[in-house]
Amino acid sequence: LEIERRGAKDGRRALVINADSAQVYRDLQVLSARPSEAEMRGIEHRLFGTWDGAETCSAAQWAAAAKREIEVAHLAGAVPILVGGTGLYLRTLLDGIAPVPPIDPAVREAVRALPVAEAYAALRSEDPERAAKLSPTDATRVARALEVVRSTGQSLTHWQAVRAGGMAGTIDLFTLVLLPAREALYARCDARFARMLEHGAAAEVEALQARELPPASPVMRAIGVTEVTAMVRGEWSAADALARGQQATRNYAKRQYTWFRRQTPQAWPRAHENVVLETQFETLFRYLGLT
RNA sequence: AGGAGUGUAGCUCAGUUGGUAGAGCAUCGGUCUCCAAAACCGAGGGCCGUGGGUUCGAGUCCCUCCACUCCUG
Repeated sequence: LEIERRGAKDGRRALVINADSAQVYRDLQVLSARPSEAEMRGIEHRLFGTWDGAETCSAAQWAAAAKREIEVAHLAGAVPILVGGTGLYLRTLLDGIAPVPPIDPAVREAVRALPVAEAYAALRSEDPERAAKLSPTDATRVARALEVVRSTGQSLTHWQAVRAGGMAGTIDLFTLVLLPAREALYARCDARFARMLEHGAAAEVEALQARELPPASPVMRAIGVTEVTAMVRGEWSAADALARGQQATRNYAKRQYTWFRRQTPQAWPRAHENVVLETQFETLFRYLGLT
């Protein structure tokens, strides 16, 4: 809020770029807690609701789009502020990722149709080195390794020798990792999901279900889709849907917390208390000429 | 009041013919190279409602009491 008012005075503009893998989808307004027009307060927001739910936004796709937005912002003399909770997306943007060529859709479909056990068995014969590094039950990574070796003829390990596309070296980066007290974090998770149910989650999910998208697609896996769908269909009571949606939100927050605490560079400052936030941002924005 | 049943981990429950307790979920910790709001790994945690009895030994058998549930009145 302060950004807008004071930014105008100083002639520097800030804009917000989404770095959250669920908020990129148009279909998920309520369920991804995407900021409303009112909340944006006239500040430009990018990559929110940009992808259609029928599409799949990958980390590399997002990073490429974010990179463009950042470059455009810089040309306009604006300061981009990346906000969001998908660590892999941010890492890909900054450090790049293995330059694996696009996977043959037919190969991808075939691999993902396999039960984990079978996919792992196949991987053990087609890329034993990779298989040895993975848990036989890790469906996501086993499928990824298998589709890569089948589609490109090279092991994922081969491609991962290089990381391409990172822009960390080309920008001045100011970071802040939020690690709020657990109890307060969970209380916010609970309030967040309750708010979704009160603000149109049911209607949004019904519209989403009407599209009959593949159950495994990212939008269909968003937290709350399962819970609200069951509620709308009368399979779960509203109270059950609420409790389970809140639980799923808390579980996710825990994973996210661990990711940011452990996977980000130690040099990135951490904000452990909410109280510090305003001060941290204020200092940063002032430094950037935004306040 | 009478009858039946249940009381085991934070929650829901398993516990074989008596041999000092397990699972799922939760919690906590961790992994993370293109669907990551995904996928996966690990750990801690229980005077088995109470008191007594039988027994070498009781979550498991017997009795007392307490709590809760259902049925009958």
